[in-house]
Amino acid sequence: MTEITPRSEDFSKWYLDVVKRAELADYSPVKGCMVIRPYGYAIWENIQRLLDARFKATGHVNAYFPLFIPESLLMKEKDHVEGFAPQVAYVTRGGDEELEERLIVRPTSEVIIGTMYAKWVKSWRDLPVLINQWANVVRWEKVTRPFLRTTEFLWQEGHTAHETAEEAEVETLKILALYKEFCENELAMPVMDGIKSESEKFAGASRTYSIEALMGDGRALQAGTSHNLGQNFAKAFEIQFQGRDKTVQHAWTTSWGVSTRLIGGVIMTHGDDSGLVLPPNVAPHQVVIVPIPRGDWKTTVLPTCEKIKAELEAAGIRVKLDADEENSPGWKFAEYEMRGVPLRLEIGPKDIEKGTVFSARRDTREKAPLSMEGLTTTIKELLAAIQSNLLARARAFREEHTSEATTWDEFKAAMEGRPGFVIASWCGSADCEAQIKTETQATLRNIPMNSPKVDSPCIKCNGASTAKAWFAKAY
RNA sequence: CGGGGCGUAGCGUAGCCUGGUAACGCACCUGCUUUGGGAGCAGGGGAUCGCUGGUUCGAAUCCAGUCGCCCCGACCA
Repeated sequence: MTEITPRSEDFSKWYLDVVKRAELADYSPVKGCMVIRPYGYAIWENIQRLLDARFKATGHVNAYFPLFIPESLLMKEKDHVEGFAPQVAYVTRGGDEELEERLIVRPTSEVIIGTMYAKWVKSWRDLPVLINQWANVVRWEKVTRPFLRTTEFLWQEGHTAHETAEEAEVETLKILALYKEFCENELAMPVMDGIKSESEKFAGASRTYSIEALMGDGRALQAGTSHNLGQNFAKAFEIQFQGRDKTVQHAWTTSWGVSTRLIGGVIMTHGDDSGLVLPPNVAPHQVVIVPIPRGDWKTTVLPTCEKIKAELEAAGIRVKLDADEENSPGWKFAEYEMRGVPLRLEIGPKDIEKGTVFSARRDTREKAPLSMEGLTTTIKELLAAIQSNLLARARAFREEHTSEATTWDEFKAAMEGRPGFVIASWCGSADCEAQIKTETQATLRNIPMNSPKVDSPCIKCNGASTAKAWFAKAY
């Protein structure tokens, strides 16, 4: 009945089954474009709310820039064009008129935002500009998967402009740290923060930092990026200001984003053979109440259910009361487990007599009666316990699936199958990086922020190493 | 863009090899009995078999073309 392929049998199929059965998303008639269904969108709304509060708390404001961008703007930054042109969708007609200049549908907004910043920034007093936008973008992908890679996707993109290189770097790292904290505390998804190699950095950036998560099948997922764009875009778009020293200077800009891909990350970090397992902080319903319909339950049981629901909601807890008579309690148990609801409360005549409710945790599947006395407090504690247990579990999984290799043979052996992260010394050359990819399918995910001192030669060429990098097969 | 697979009721499939006018499970509708781990019985509605053309007395089935989707690779949040 569940129709969910076991994770161990075929992880990819399991993932697609969960997305579909839990009604997170569905395929649309447009190739590569998915419909985010209400249950999936509710997760996104929680992600938005929690992230947006963090952006505001760090001084950012929201704005909205247009979907369409004149093609000529894309052409202004050389590396940026090369990186994005192959994935761009074009608009050539409006109604029955052929357009004089083609428009691109934004794959990202650096160029349109850079153009506007050039108008707005005149003086050092105009800086910094700290703007974020919540938007959709389009990238013509050859291969798509729900949430992980779709032709159109939702994200936030922050774009900032600063007076100095130092300030831009501080901003870039501040956001990286913000993302990491968000992923770990809200999504219970541990991430490794670090810097990308030259070949993996954002098209047009001076430096790209990323957070990398490890999925349940041992593959890495880039969960967010923060780019220090240096003066590259400021020069291409003439974002100039007169400085404190009266000279005219180019601004220093950054951009950073996370997308609906995070939902895919949550699914693949916590899910199990029964379906989704959602961290309470982003779960659309943190608690589901299932009344047990016995005898005259509508007068004996239901009022208590409604009272508890009201009390929990008053305490800020998201509650679903499923008093639908069509489905049996057993059906509901299975259904809400499949949908990943963190905590289930069963309330029947026996519970009413005893002054208890029967609880079942999704993460550990532990079941226990809870006293109605102080129930709201108990449930708050339980949700917090589930949230931290999920993070601890995911951390333990990552540690079990992270190894260090000191020789090429060791590295290759470690990359067999679906291993997780492999830490190895690297000389910094793009050649070695490319060879590693060709021979093992593993890519350099990033070089962690607190990377230890290098004491061993490059895993590939045995030359002098510059850093210890984290490698993995990635999504 | 290479390799593979699939289009039959809302969903998942069988039937196709060996042509004879579409079947099963789930879902849905009605009624009754049920309900503490995906309820049971009875009755019922719903598909011109992706599309186009061809072969044939006759095509879901054979042939050709075409469109679309999924999976695995190379490229990417």
